[in-house]
Amino acid sequence: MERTAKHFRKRDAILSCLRQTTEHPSADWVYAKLKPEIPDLALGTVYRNLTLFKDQGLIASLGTVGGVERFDGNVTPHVHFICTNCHRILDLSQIQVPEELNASASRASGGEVESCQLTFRGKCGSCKEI
Amino acid sequence: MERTAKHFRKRDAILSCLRQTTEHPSADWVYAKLKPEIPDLALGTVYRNLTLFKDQGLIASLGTVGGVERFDGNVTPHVHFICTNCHRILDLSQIQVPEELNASASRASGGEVESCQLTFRGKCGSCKEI
DNA sequence: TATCAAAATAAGAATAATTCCTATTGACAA
DNA sequence: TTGTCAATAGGAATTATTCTTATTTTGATA
Repeated sequence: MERTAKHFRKRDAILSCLRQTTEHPSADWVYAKLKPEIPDLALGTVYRNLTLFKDQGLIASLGTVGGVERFDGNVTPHVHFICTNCHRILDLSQIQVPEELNASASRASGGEVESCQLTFRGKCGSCKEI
Repeated sequence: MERTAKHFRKRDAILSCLRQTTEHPSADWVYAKLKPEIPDLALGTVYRNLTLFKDQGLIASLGTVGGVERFDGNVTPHVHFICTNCHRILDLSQIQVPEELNASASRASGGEVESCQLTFRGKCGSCKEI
């Protein structure tokens, strides 16, 4: 079947939403964001499509933060900072994970490394002052 | 109040359980493990104490894997490998995260880095053959 | 045009992990 | 013994997520 704007309107909206923000959103955040412009959007649709995109490698999961799964529309490998207080997630694009670590990890684990995630946690700029 | 063996029997058992295994268990795993020797142990007690230990820094959370939170009784910083297939978690104690990254992360984030987590994902030795 | 099949979806039920609430128990001190 | 306070059991409640079913949308075809 041909991809038609209207037919895939919701699916595309969900993907665009993720790609346009730097918020590292949850399913619920995406739902709340899109609901005003797409009033008949269902939360289940957001979940279903996020899972779909994840399986296709179009988006990445950052794991759950404060009990809620967070996603990233930016699939190029990069480092994150997660605020343990307000749960904000920042990209630390300046920091690189040394490339050779992947090979060491494969060797050390006896398995096959497919991805690598470096995450710092602490209080963000706003929260550390409180 | 003084720590009494019997009074804190369950609490201590939960902590020991975590410290004695390299399984990086879930709350449910700990519960199932201890239930035979402590028949009147409740799952809620396991959750409550794990949260308590986590807040005290006695154990660490590795985040959720396959929808379930996993814990680590070894709080010395080390690297993990998580099998995306069987959800096994391995320690890669050989690999070190360069110490100076913490400072860079503080600088880059504008916040206060408290911990750092490096995780590799892929198929473990057993699962990659299937 | 009328009909068809397949993909996408809505709505809400179901599930599963986790937290919360209340009554009970164990330990110690007065 | 009694008071009280921490620790706990048990189960209810909550919450995020997944599943099910019926409906809608679409393009294709008769």
